[in-house]
Amino acid sequence: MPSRTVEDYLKHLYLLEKGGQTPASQVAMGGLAAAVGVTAGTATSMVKSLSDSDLVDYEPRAGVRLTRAGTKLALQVLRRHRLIELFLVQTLGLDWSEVHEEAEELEHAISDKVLEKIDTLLGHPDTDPHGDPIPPSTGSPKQEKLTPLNDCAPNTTAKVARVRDQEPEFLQFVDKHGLTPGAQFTVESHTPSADAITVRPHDREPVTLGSAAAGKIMVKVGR
Amino acid sequence: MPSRTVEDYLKHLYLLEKGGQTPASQVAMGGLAAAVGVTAGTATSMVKSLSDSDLVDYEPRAGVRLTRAGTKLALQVLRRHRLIELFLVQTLGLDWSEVHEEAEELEHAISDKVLEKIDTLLGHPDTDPHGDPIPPSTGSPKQEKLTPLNDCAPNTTAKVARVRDQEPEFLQFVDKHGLTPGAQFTVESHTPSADAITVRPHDREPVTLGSAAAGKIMVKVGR
DNA sequence: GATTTGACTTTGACTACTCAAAGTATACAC
DNA sequence: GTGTATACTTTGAGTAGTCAAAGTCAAATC
Ligand SMILES: [Mn+2]
Ligand SMILES: [Mn+2]
Ligand SMILES: [Mn+2]
Ligand SMILES: [Mn+2]
Repeated sequence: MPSRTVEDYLKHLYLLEKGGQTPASQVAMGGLAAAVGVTAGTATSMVKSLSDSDLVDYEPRAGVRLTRAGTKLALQVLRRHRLIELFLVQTLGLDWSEVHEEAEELEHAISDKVLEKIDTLLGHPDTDPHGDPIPPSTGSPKQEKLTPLNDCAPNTTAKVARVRDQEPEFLQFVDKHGLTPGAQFTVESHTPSADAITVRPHDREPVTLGSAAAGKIMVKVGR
Repeated sequence: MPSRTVEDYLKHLYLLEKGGQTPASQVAMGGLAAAVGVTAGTATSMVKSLSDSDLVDYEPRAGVRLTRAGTKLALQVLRRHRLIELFLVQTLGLDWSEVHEEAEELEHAISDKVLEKIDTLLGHPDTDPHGDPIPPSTGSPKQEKLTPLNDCAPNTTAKVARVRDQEPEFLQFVDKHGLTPGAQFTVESHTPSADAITVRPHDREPVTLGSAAAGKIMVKVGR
């Protein structure tokens, strides 16, 4: 049974591999250390031991990559994390801005049996409250092609699909302006030189976002 | 924040203090070590460090006792444990024989916020699936005076209040014969010399128990 | 009162994880 | 090409928790 620590390293490694939109061959130690919240030296020694367990491939000074076994474990942790998040929102009524932190602990404590009960209770959902895909119990999650809100032209009508940031303040802002996953909206204006995009959710007042914020909102263009 | 390990030591210490029906002044190291599942030497060194943190009073070779601060923490862990057990049975539909083990992990992972959501969802219950009292968020649980099934005379009518054993096999047996907390029954016969007691639950076939088993079932006499 | 026994404590060693600080390799600049 | 910055690795040390085995105390037995 992998420790809590190992599970977190693998999960963050997976997210970093996918995060860089390119095929993302190798992950740099620095990035991993920052993601897990340890010093670079700590990450180096942990990665060496993950490598000894064949959970990652490690080339000193080049980078780390999950093996097939490591990826499988990472996906199991991610599945637990995201199902728990949805459960906390749906069943216990927590706010979507606070469930990430809760799930960070619970993802290591829950058994397969409880997880499958939750999955059934929620009706086998395939995305979490932030629009992130919930990996199936075996295999990989399907990655939908999404557009950053950034790249939308004026008059486009689209639907929010995914919000790629766990900061409570950002999530609360998004919620307040009705841009949670599923929300439909129309782009009113887009001024790249002013770094601003204005959108009108179908049942709210228009809101203007800078590109840093707009880049975190992934949308699906269409009716 | 106390570690998972510290929480478990304190919780078991509390249960051992109350477990011995006498005022149970001091707990012996051996008993604590067995309860927590470590060697005696490990328990000794842990108890010394708990003593340094003023969570227990420790007299070498005499025994250990929780301080007020230690008792408070132990009760918080116990509250989490028992609310989680009830939640798992009530909301997720797990069997009462398997929730103890699950709660053993979850009791260390759940936040106060989630705990209070669960408490509210369940309607502020005061006993868990096994009939064990759920400590209130502050203060001590009220101890009801209960009789071991052992001590019931023939023709007594009583109600099961609490089942004091977490063994899945025993719990499944109890459930199968309809002796879960809340169940009414009548004592058909009691033969101390044969070490046996026969009871008839009001909606089941009679069942005969040895005194070891009957001693674990606590009842409330009367209709 | 001396001896045996069982419970307890101490010691030494190990695993897992962590950091600060010192050392090294690589890439980028000039 | 030499120099320097940056990222990375290594080293040394510390905390938390654990066990096996050796040592000690005290109560029970004789
Ligand atoms: Mn985590
Ligand atoms: Mn999420
Ligand atoms: Mn526990
Ligand atoms: Mn219980």
